Parts: sequence; structure tokens; C-alpha cells
Amino acid sequence: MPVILHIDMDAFFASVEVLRRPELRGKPVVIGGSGDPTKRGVVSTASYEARKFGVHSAMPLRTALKLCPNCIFLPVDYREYSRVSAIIKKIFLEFSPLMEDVGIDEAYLDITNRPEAPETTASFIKKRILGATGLTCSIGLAPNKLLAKIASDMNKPDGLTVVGMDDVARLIWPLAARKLPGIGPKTEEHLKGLGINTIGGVAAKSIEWLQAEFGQSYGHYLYEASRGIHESPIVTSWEPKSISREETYEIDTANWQAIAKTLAWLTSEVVDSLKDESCKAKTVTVKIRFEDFKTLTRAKTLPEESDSLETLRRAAFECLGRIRIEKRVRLVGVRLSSLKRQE
DNA sequence: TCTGGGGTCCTTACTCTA
DNA sequence: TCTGTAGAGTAAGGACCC
Repeated sequence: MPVILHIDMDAFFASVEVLRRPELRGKPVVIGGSGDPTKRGVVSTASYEARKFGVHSAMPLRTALKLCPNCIFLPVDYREYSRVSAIIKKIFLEFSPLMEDVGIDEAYLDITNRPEAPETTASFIKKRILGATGLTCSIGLAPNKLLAKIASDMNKPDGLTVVGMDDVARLIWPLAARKLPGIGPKTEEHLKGLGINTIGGVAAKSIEWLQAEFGQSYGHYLYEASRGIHESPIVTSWEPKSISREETYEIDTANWQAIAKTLAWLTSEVVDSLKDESCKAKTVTVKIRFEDFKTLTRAKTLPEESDSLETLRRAAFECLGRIRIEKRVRLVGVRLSSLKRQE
């Protein structure tokens, strides 16, 4: 049986800010957007003190300000978080080469081949991270990635939770359906409409029923995942599949010149990233989100891959030309996909 | 009244070609 | 030659993740 850890840093962005500014310790801190809660943006991370006011990730900053006028709002500083993240990832690799990077503040680690007891390895990792960075993390220990992920969330912050296949009915089934990775707000509502509120409620259904309700592929996933069954391997290397940039206006605009200027700028940004990755792209997609949040995309696939700003910008403008701007626009985006790495 | 940005993957529809 | 279809590629939208 494999031994998998899911390691998740506690309130990562907020905790890194507290390290830099110790006077923030114990205070409600909210990281998001430009750091100005009167402007457009959402919460990336709220400290545990801020969460007591009901502030949570993905919430509009303006809502967070209403809930917690005394919260300290700070801008997102990806460079600093990436620097700390690199230190943490290096520590993981001291314990196993089988590390799957899943975002700036979490990773899976396959420690099946460690000589000591798995709980001991997990404790060592927590101590190493705390010693090297001053930060705490929560770890889930399980026979697969899915259960490890659910487990790491069960005793936050600074937790260590072990879940075996024998524990699924007792520990996992009582949890809200939403706690199962892959069940988001839409599926949660769909399930509630069917009278299903917990992971156990999903597990009580037959595979035929789930597939009829949610489709072949997703129904199959729900059937297995709700039983703690998951056989996806640790993926240690990753190639980008698409590169995108988008921008939301502070004030919605119907000015075509302004939209065109934004599109040209975003395209040059995204082509810079493409070149940084030594890639060429074959498909260009333009995204327009209107003031009512209705979102349209138009795509153009080129005869062959390109990294020429001129070529990709022309394709982007061709896509924009296929969108009728009849309402004010709040967001413009450009995505490059069908990428090919240069030799 | 609000609802970011950067990704992945899936479904469905359509078109072209063997 | 005609017709039907399988499959690939493309396009658009949506759900989900951090």
C-alpha cells in the first residue's frame, strides 16, 4: 500500500506577511488584489483571526471590508511567497524524490520507501519547515492522494491526520459533500437538490445512478472518490498546456480603443511568457467578460505554431473582431494553447 | 451590490476527411 | 459513384482548483 502525504501550508500568504512584519501577529490580516479593499479584487488568503469575522478566500475585498473594517489589508506579493515556497519544496525533496508540486503552498509526497514510520516522517517534515521558515503546515497521511488531501484539511492549522482505507466510513463519510475534491459550488447545490449533503450520501448511491445524474466520467469519479478509491500517480514533472493573461478594469468600459489597447498589451505580455518557457503556440483565444458577467471566448488556430508577437497579435485581433461589443466590458483576456516546446 | 487571475479538464457541437 | 459514418481537429462554454 502506498504512503502518500499531502502537505498544505497554513494561511500561507498571510503567514509569510506576518513573518516579515511581526507586529501583525495575532491580528486579522487579509491578503488580496492590490491591497486596497475599496478597489476590485478578491481575498487570496485570510489569517485565522480574520476568518473569525467570516472572511474567506475568493470573497470580494469590498465584502471583506464590510465584514471586518479593522482587518489589515495587504497586496499579494507573489515574488516573496514564491521565494519561501522554493525553500519548502526543497525540504520536501530531502524526504523523497517523488514530490508532486500542486501550487505555491502545497504538495504531495510519496514516502512509501522511507525506513521510519510514516507519522515520524511527517513530524520530521513539520519540524524542518518550522525551523527553516518559522511557518506551520498541516499534513494528511493516507494510501492515496485523494484521502491525503481530505485528511490535511481535517485538523488545521498545524495538524497531522492519518486516514486509512478502514477509516473512510467513520471519518470521511460524515463530511460535507463539498469536502470531496472535485465537488464545487455547482455540484454541491445539485446534490443538495437530490437530498445529498455528505460524502457518505454520495457513497450510498449506485454507480448507475451517479452516472445517469452526473455523466459517465464524473459519475464514475464520484462513485470511487466517495469510497476513498483513487489511483492517480504522483506526477513529478509538468509541462505548461496554456499560458494566459487577463485584466479586469477598475471601471467597466465600452470604449473600443481602450479594449484594443488592453488586448495588444496582454498579448505582448503573454508572448513574453511564452518565450520565457521556450514554447510556441498554435491556438489564440480571446476572452471578453461583460458588465453582467456574461463571458464570451473566440479562438483561432494557426496553420502552424508561432512565437511571433506580430502573428499572435493579428490572430487575437481577428478573434476580438468576432465579438460584438454591445455592453460595457469588465475583463479582457488572452490565452495561448496547443503549445510546443522548442528543442 | 458583488463576483481576481492563472491554470486544468470535461462536454458538446460542428466541420472536414478518409 | 453514392452514402453513411468514424475520428480528428477545432470551437465554445463551464466546473473546478489554488
